[in-house]
Amino acid sequence: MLYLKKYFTEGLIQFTILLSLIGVRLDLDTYLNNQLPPLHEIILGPSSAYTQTQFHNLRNTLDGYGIHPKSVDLDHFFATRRLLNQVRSLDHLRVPSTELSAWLVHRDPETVVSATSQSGPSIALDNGGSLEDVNNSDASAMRGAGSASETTYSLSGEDSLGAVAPEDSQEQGERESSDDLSKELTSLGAQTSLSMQECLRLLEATFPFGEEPEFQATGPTSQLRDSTEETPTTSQGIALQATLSQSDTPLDLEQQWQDIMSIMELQDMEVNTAENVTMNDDPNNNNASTTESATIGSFELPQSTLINQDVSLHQASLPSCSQDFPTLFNPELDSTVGQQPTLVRLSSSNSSNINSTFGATNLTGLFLPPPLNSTTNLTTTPVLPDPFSSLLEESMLDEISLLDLAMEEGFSQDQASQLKDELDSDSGLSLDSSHSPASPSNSETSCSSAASSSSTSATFSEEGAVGYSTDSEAAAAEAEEGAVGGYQPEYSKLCRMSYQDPSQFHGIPQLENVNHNHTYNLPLPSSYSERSQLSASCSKKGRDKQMQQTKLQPPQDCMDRQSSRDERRARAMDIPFSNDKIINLPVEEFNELLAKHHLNEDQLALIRDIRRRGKNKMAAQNCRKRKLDTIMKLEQGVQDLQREKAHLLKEKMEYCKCIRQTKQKVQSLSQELFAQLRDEEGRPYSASEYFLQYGPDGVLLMPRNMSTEQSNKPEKKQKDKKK
DNA sequence: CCAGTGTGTCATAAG
DNA sequence: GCCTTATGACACACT
Repeated sequence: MLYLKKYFTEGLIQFTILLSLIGVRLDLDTYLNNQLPPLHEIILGPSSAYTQTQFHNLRNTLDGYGIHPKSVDLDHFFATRRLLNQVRSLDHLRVPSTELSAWLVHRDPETVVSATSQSGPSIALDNGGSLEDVNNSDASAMRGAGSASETTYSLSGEDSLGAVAPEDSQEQGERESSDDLSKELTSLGAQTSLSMQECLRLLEATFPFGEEPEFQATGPTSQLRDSTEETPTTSQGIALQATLSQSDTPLDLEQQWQDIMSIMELQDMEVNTAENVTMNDDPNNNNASTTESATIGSFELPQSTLINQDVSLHQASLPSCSQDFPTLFNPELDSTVGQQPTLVRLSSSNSSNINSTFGATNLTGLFLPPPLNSTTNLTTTPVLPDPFSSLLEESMLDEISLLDLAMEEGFSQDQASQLKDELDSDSGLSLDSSHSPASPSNSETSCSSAASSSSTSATFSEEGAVGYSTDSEAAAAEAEEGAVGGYQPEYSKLCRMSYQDPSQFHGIPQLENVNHNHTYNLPLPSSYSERSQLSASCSKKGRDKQMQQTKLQPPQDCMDRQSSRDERRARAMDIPFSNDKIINLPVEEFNELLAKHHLNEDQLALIRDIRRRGKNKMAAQNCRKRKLDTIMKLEQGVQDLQREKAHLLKEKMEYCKCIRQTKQKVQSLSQELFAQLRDEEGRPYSASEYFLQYGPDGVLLMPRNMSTEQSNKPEKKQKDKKK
């Protein structure tokens, strides 16, 4: 991390100097003399710009601590972890855990206001206000940058994005982060009223030439650096240096831009896992730096800038992009970074495209290059075909798909319903199953109501009272003792009574006072479902109907049929107590009960079987209820994870938007930088003839007619201002 | 008649 | 070793 942070630090220092120099070149005396913001904010910002994920919280709750190996929760745990992993794998999102706080540390609304109100190349990323303000500020910034461009850089499409969840605190935090960044950049640009010489001295003091350890790049980078070191006074370089002292600074600034861009892309890298690295399989993508440079090169100038009316930096940088662009980062970083330009590729040359893409529900257009509908592209594309087009487009697909997914799951207005649909389709489970009328969960609430009836004697109590306390059992047993011989007349009523109706439980003092055993939410009484089934069967077979028609009490055979087999057996064996007692009495009391009565072996065996089966029946009901509960919990977990996934995708979109805005500012500054370059005769360089190349030794003004191979050679026009 | 569901029961393992 | 609980498997009734 120190290694990475060093890159951040160095790059950001360069960024600071870069912006300062731009302020000098543009003579932005009107800039606010804001105090230089602490660099650690910039350093921490990109690396901490992502909202802290809540996965760790999920882990805390799901890591299985305290789950008994036999517990059904263990299944829940594993299933939930699996689902969580699946959800994680659905996206490449890897959200570092500390980013957001750093972004939220400093916010200076005044600075933001000033940044947006100031003209000039202030990198006003403020979107804390209305998005229209953002657009206005963007446009004003562009125009104020000395560019007469009519390109508005309209981001009106962000309205839709911003409107996704305007009340979202997270988004607010991100906006604040943008405010901070805006402030930082504005301050950086504003605090520089230094002269060019001062800036150069500052640069030299900060980065003694050839002493930048972060530039220990391999391959073309080192070659280029070495070559430039060895030939600082090549003919071209001398000529330009002698005449263009001011242009040197911007050239170097562009190299700083490159650093910044790399940092930003590294920020993207944090969002995306290395899985996307495999997308850099394009043959043109020799190394990550090529793609990285392609990002820079993808900046398209506004149609009417001060210097470049026809040529865009996009094409200008192409010759060096494919192979020769040195990288400031190590290959492994670059390999990941290289994919990022697709995510944040700017397309400012056509505001309508941006508008359309943002306004549309399809976000893919956001990162797709605009069609060749701008004159800049039309005039130069044939000359300088973009070698990264295919690469970018290919690598874009992944992000596009992700973004589409984000739109579907994170931004859709029907998100809730959609998530529900997905849940239903994915889980393959139905919550309805748990609401079955016959499910124990429902019956549990009325398990005792079966033993009571509004039309039934209050003293009646049939077996199936589960979990009754010993106190209530006494009364219940008393009633049951009599019920064994006398409950038959009431039985049909009991059978017809809906055991799901808890209201029937009220008003029965004996049953209201019973203490229920709520283990597993109080299973259905043992004979309850049987009774219900038997009642249904009896009714279904027309017996109830017959009884109602005949106004007769239920016949004995129906009653017997309603009774469970064990009940019938108990009656057949003349068992002197109820099955309820047999089943639910504690073992001591049960043994006492058996001791009180002189029972033969058959009776004792039957009683023990009744007890065993009765307990097992309740256990089975509990077990099934737990299964249902587990399924419900899993479904809820899936819903939660889907919500979290949508939230994370939305977060990702927000950060992409922020990065895109920042890159847009970078683009404008690059344009300004190029516009400020003057040759020995004081004329601006034509973008059709020159382009800016970023290298470890600074920004180089390269002639376009130079081949890619030549760009690596030390003979290239060295516009690097001496550090 | 068949499939799905709910329930009871048995066997078994584990506490 | 007994009792209780949990659970898979099976059968049966019912829709």
